[in-house]
Amino acid sequence: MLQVSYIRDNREQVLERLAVKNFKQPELVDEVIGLDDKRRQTQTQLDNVSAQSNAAAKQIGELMRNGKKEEAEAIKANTGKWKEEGKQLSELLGAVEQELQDKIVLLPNLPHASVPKGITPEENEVVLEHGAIPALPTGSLPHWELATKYNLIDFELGVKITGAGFPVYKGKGAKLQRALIAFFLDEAEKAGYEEVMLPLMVNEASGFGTGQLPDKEGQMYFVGQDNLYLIPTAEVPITNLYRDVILKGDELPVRNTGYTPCFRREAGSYGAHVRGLNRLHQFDKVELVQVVHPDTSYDVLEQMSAHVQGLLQKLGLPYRVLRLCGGDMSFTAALTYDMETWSAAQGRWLEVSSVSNFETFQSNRLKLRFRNAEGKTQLAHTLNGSALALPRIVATLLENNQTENGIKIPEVLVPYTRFEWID
RNA sequence: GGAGAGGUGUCUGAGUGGUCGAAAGAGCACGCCUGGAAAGUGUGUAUACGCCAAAAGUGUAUCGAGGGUUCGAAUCCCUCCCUCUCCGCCA
Repeated sequence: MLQVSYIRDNREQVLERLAVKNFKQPELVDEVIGLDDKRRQTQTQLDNVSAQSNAAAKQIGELMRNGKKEEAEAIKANTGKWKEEGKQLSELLGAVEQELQDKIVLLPNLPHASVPKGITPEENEVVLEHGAIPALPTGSLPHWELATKYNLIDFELGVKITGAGFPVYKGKGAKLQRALIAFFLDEAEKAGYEEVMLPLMVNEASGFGTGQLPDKEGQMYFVGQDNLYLIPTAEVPITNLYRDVILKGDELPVRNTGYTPCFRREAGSYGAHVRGLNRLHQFDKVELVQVVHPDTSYDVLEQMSAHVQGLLQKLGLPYRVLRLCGGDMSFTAALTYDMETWSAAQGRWLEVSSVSNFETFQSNRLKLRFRNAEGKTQLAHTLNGSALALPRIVATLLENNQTENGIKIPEVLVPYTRFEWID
């Protein structure tokens, strides 16, 4: 959520930045400013009325204590008017605040100056490519066929017990999942992140805090009986650990990592591009979250990007890094790097990580602040990134490393899998 | 799920209708004291929004959340959330 005071003071710039994100309702900016004017005006009026009646109440109290009942009664006669006025003003204020809130949450975050203008994924900027694209021998298979051939994943069993998009991992397939999770968590710990293990369901306030609600309501599974949402990413519970928190200056930066399953309804996704592990309703992911001083957030973003790239390099996967264009970026991000690995058998890039700086967009909703050098409270910057999402990593590992003798496990994973080949 | 108790500031904890943003203590910050430290001592120590060009200042709101009663609510009433104890159930 953008800060009203910022919008008020930087109207032109806000409109300019929103245009980069291809935002379709620029008129909301002026509506927000108008509502804020009205809000402030109404609050001033209400405060004045309250001050009057507070003073009168105090006076009545004193008179009563001194036994001057008649004089107290005389003042009481005036209070009805203020009460009525106050009631009306506070109802008006409530309505204006609600309307302001309803509009301001529709404004996406402002993109960073380096974000390219653009609408479609084709307009994303390729920052770098790393690693040679492997040439597979003829007869090589896509991962869903390899998964069946080596008895690693059973998609039909998942359909039977739950539904499409809920695969069952078996044998070395299951062990590979566990190995990747442990490897990613260990790497994060080495990089200074503290591990957390989290609830997989969150309440409405948490969904709002990180920006999933109200605009992406339909993408989360909802447990209506208890009003809880299944998390679409560990970002939600981790970042919400710091909701309504004022950190001491020396507590920054906060670095957390967590493994969780992620649940996504993915309504409206069908067809060949969601085949196999490409798009699932439940998948595993290790997430990184940082809460940092605003001055350092873009340096930290580069560090997180480097960390993710390091993982891909250790796994020996060819990848590229994209700087997302305005139109392809999420609602909440100011700058996002996507990491994609090359899926050799499918012949296309698969997104395996997304690293973003949200600046104060989340912290404003979360009321996540720190005490700055002047001793005043200030909104912190939040960042997060996947490091990494498992299914597409598994897909490319299986496809890219297939040989006539089986699938070779990357060396860094062998201590975790305790087998070198899937055969 | 049933019965009971309770939710006050960073913490402990007072406060059952008015002078309460809230006693007292601890903690923390700064100062004095000291060769240095401890002890002692003094001062300060919530957040948000508004008014003001800004600072100073000042107004309003906040004692789990929301509503109600009242001239006036931390205090009374209602609803919800949470914690604890006992019972039930249970990995």
